[in-house]
This record gives sequence, structure tokens and C-alpha cells, in this order.
Amino acid sequence: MSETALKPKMSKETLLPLLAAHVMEHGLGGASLRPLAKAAGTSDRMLIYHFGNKEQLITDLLGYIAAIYSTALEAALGPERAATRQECAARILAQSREPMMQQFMVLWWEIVAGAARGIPGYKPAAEAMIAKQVDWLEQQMPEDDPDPKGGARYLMTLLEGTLMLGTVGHARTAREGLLASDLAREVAGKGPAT
Amino acid sequence: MSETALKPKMSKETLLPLLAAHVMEHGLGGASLRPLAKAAGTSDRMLIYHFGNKEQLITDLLGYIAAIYSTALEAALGPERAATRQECAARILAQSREPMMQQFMVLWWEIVAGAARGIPGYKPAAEAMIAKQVDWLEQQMPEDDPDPKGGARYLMTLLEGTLMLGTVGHARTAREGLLASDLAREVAGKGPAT
DNA sequence: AACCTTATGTAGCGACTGCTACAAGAGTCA
DNA sequence: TGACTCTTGTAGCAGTCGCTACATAAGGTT
Repeated sequence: MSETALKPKMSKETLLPLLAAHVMEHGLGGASLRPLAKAAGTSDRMLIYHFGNKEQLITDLLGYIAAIYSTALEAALGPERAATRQECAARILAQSREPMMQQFMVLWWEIVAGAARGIPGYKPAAEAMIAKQVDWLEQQMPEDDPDPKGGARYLMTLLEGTLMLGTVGHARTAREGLLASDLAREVAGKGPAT
Repeated sequence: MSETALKPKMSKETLLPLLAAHVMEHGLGGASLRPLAKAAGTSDRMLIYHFGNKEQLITDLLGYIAAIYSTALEAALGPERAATRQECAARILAQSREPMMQQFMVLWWEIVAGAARGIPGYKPAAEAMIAKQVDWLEQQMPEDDPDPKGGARYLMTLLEGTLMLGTVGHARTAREGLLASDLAREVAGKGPAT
């Protein structure tokens, strides 16, 4: 029983986390087999062996990323809801400013672009991630909200617009837009008289 | 004076429209010199000659696309404003459903993704296009709007979120969100009693 | 032991990438 | 006319792309 090296016996399941880490850092569009393989401690030869071809690899990888995104959201879901829609929005935006989420956003826009272009695998992944986030948002809505389902979708739309404007250098535009929204009006109604 | 062929004497200015047409159809990320050159009736050799290198070509091309986007918006601006924010939003969304705008959107998400990744030239182009669209939207706002500047930015945020959700297959999510927004409330207020 | 499936390494193929060296035609100015 | 600049074509280089042919080693089955 020497047990010197203990081969890890790689498979799709062991490869995907390493591949995902690589695309999180270096992007999805420019990813090619050899760098991906190196990041996963293998050869391009073996990636093709396990996934069949690159398109399937990307599809599987997007599915995996969507899945870990879901679990990340569930992990971030505390039992406490927000008290107002305003606070709910603020909480999401604060979370989106964390470094890991920032890194996710860079990948996210690549996924959106791929979905828009119709590249195989991109649209289902994007759809799943949005669906999960809407669900999550719905659970975050204030308990006394008159329309949690519609409100969550409204907030989702507004927040995604805000995030997009932020990534293209128009965070100020989005902020001024949010201040002019009914979210601010809600707060103004609960605050001192205008 | 035979004047048989009449060489077009190409330059950046004559090339850019042809290059832009090509990327509108085939995308920006996967664009390589030889197909671009073929679309413009030249050789990769000449593209490098005129633009110096590919990065500069892409930068110039993005600038050109942002410029023609501006003029397209100005051309689409009729003298009549919308009567309500609701109508304003509906008008923009209707315009965004036209085929040419659809094609533009596919390119747009690539630009957003490039801006998020920090690829040179992408962020300034995205910034310029958004800035132009906010200006345009501000001019489209109802004449009696209490806060056209903030309202335009609010609508912008909401509309961009709507467009994004639409491209990833969540048009329904966005629609339900818009129905739950204060835009619908405005309409409800002006309509029959709830 | 013979065999057969699974997993992996080595080497390379043809296509494509951005880019360049070299040469040559066209026009301009001395 | 000769020199010089601007523009263009031809050919190719070194590198990367996804993918494959071939060989080999290991482990399980008969």
C-alpha cells in the first residue's frame, strides 16, 4: 500500500468546478480548450473525451454555473424579509456590489450577449438564472406588500436596468432614475413632508 | 477618358459603413480580419494598413456605430411628445421591437459584455450610446411631466431592464413587472375607478 | 492468462488568427 | 526624367483553434 499519488479520477463532475473558476476569471467567449484544460489540470484531449466537443462543454458549464448561482442565492437568503420595497432594492444592490457578485456580473453580460446571439446553451442558462433570482426576490419582498409577485418582477426589471447602466458607466443615470421612481415616493410618503 | 472602373479610393470613412454592416449581421466578438475585409471589398492587409491594428479598428468601428446610432435616434425623433409616461414607454418598446432595432440589440449586449470585461473601446461606445438615448428619452417625455429629467432616467432604467429580460426569454416577467409599476398606477388613476 | 472496456499521453492535422516583409503600380513634385 | 510618397497585392510567418489517430496503461471479466 504505497498510496503515493492517489489519482483523482477525473470526470465531468470533478472538472466543472475548476472550469467554472477559470471562466469566472477569464471570461466565457474567449475561452479555448487548452487554457481551460490547463486550469483543470488536464489536457484538451481529455476535455473532448469527457464532454464530446466544445459546444457540449460550454453547455454543461453554463448549466453548472446556473446551478451554483442558484445555491449561492439560496445561501444568501436570510429568514428576515425587507420592511419596504425600497429597503429590498437597496439590499439587493448592496449585495451586487460585493466583489464576487461583480465578477459574476461580468460573466452574466457575456451570457446575455450569447443568448441574444442564439449561441447554443446560453439562453437556457440565462433563463434559469433569472427565474431563480425572481423567485428569490419574491421571497425578499416585504411581508405586507400588496402585490409581492408583481412587485418582485417590477423590482427585478428596475434592478437589472440599474446593473446594466452601472456596468457601462452610467451608475449616476440609474441612481437619478431610482430617485425619481415610486420607490423614492414610497419613502417620501413615510418620511417628513415634502 | 475611358473611366472604366473608377477606383473608389478607400479610406477609413468609406470602410467603416461596410464594416459596421458586417458586424451588425455577424457579431462583434467573433469578427476577424479576413471576413471583415471581404465584407468591405478589401484584404486584411489593407485593414491593418488603414487602422494600424485590429484593436484600433474595433475602437473606430464602435465609435462609428455609436455615431450612426445617434443619428438614427435623431431621425426617429418626431416633433410630437408623448402624452403620458406610460405612452412614452410604450412607444419606445414598440420601436425596439422593429427588426433593425432587434439587430441592434444583439450587438448592444455584446458591447455591454465587452464594456464589463474592460475590452478597450467598448465602454466609451456604450457610454455614448446610453447618454444619447437618455437625451432622446428626455425629449420624448410628456410636456406636463413634473420631473422630465428624473423621469427619463427612471424610464431608461426600467426600459433597459425590460429589454434585457426580453432577450433572455423573460419578456413575460418584464411585462408583469411593468404592469405592477407606478406607470400602470398612473394609467389606473386616469382610468375608471379601481 | 486472454480479453475488453475505460482512461490517458503524444503527436499532429488542417484551418484560421493577427500581422509583416517585399514588391510594385500610381500619382506628385523637383 | 528621376526621386519620392501613398496605396495596394502576394506570400507567408508564427501561433492558436477544435479535434483526431494512434498507442498505452490499468482494471475488471471470463
